[in-house]
Amino acid sequence: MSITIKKIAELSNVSRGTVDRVIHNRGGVSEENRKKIEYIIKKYNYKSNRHAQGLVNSKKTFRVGVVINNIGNEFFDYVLEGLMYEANKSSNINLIIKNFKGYDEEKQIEAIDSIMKENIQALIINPFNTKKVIEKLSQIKIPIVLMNNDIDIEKLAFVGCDYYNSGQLSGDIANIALPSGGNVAIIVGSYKIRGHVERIEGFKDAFKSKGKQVQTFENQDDDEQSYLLTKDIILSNGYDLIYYAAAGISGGLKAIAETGSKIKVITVDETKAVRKALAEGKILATITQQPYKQGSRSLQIVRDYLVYNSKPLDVQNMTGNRVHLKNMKFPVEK
Amino acid sequence: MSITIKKIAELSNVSRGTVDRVIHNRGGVSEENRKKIEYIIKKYNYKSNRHAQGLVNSKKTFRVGVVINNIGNEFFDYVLEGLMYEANKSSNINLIIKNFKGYDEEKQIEAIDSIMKENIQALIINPFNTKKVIEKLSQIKIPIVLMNNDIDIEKLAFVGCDYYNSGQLSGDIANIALPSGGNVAIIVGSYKIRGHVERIEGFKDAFKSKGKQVQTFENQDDDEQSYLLTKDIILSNGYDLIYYAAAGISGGLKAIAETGSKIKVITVDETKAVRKALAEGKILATITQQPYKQGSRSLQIVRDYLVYNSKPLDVQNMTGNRVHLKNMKFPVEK
DNA sequence: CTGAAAGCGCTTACAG
DNA sequence: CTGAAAGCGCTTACAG
Repeated sequence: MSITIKKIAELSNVSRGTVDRVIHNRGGVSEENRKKIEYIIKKYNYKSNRHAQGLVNSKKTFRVGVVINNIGNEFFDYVLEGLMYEANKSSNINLIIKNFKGYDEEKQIEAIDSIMKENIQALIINPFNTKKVIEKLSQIKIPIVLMNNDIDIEKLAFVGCDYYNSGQLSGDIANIALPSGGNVAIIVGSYKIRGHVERIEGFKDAFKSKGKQVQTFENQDDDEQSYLLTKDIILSNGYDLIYYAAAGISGGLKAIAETGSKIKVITVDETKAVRKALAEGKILATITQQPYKQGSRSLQIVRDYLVYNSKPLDVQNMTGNRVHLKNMKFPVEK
Repeated sequence: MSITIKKIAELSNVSRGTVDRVIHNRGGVSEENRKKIEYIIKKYNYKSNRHAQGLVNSKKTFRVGVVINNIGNEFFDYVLEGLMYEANKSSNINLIIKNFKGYDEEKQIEAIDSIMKENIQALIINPFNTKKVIEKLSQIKIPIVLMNNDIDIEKLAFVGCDYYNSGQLSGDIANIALPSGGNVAIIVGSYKIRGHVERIEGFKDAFKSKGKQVQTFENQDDDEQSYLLTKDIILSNGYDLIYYAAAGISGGLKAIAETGSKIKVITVDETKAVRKALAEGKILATITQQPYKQGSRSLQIVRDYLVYNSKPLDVQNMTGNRVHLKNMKFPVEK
């Protein structure tokens, strides 16, 4: 049981209001009193009572902005679902959502501008890693939580996965599937995207090709390009396994189905198409990154900050990489 | 924002105390008032405010009993660790722990008898599935949470994994490792233990032997027996893979190391020995069941009941089965 | 069987 | 710059 504000007030011969002012840096406290109170707080290791704060704040209303490009993107639909599920637990948290389709930086800038007019107290965003977005977000004074993609700005937290480790796990599966090594094709969206490159590195570090080749390709996250690329790879007849380390998986699966190839496949994430292919035995395994939890955890962090006045222990909040196999049971973790 | 007790009191023309009596079935309320109040509660879908209850209860102290056979059993050490971690979050929850070694039912009965004298308000236990234990636990009036092993008694909750699915996932890995099928030896502790049999069934249902054999063996959860059994299996030269579906894994690994066999291995759970063998490439994969979370979740359920007066949505609380590979990152989920 | 009052640990106006 | 009082939604004695 920690010390209380009342007790601190008594020990420092001031009122509870003054203690409250010091604790929350509200200003308007004499230098002398501030020092005295801060001393007591430290000495007795004061921790505010979560229940008391929650009770007081239960009549307030908090507006939280969300900028997310989930339209036409199943992965981010799950992220948003987790976010909304968690928000619904608190009747006093209102979500203001600006969503759009694709990776056009102008659209994201527009969404940010528009949401900042909504009088929100915190922003949750899946940010694009461009100069303009970084500049824009750096201007913002309210706390920001970055989801899925980390960029170099000041933030309350980042919530996302370890891409390198995701790649390693794919390499582990490849080792089980190809004990004598093999030729592997890795397909990512673009070498410009950090997460994609990290997955390639992780795979290469973990996989033992035993003298054979690991080749990498780009499909621009596009199903059509992925389809054509996969056909080439299969027709070349030189590969034992394809690792799809980003989007464009259904395009690739289509090519495999059409050619009737029995090539081994490892993927990332878990869209409906992936789940179906996994169930049919067309994919060995897929490495997922808890999308649902990326959303729910982000909102938890914002709530802890707004309602309970507490920051996450670490700015980096990693979601786990999960190996999903044919018989993996759901539902997903929230 | 739900309706409050104050509001219910106004609407039913009684005091808040009387509403409280009805909500908590404390008795001593006239039939008429009870009905009126219950009607209002239902009509406005009253939900108690967690913060208010927590605040009131923050001065109370709760004693929670734990009976666990973690001595000399690394798996249950993790379970207990999760339990204690979660308990430490609440300064008003005290854990009374009775732990012992092994699976002797007399020792468990003794631990239960002794802990029931400790004036505890809830019991968390990993129960043995024997007649005597069932009888003993059936007498107990305080809420009980069963961890890891479910038995047929009235309980607040069961927290544990889906053993059948764990077996299925092992079968999935075996399919990746043995694409042309193979002869598999499954070693469990005893066919009398439900979880062991369920893992066998799950494996058999998922694995495609393609005409080859799946044989099962018992090692009585004993490393020495496991060692001898494994030697026999290896020397018989007829097997492609061993699936250790229970304890006795280090004994088995020792036999494999001594014979220098390259046989493929799948295990369950993650003791230090397993982690080491996984890192060295001697085990393909191990299927874990979130032991840490089995402990923390059990305590959460007890706390929700004692402090917040709320029961889990479902008596069955399943922890997830995780596929851990060579490069799986830690720490474990709490 | 019932109600009025005090209190849990905070924050929020308000008055000075 | 400071304090006294009220209130958040509950539960707990206590009095009748």
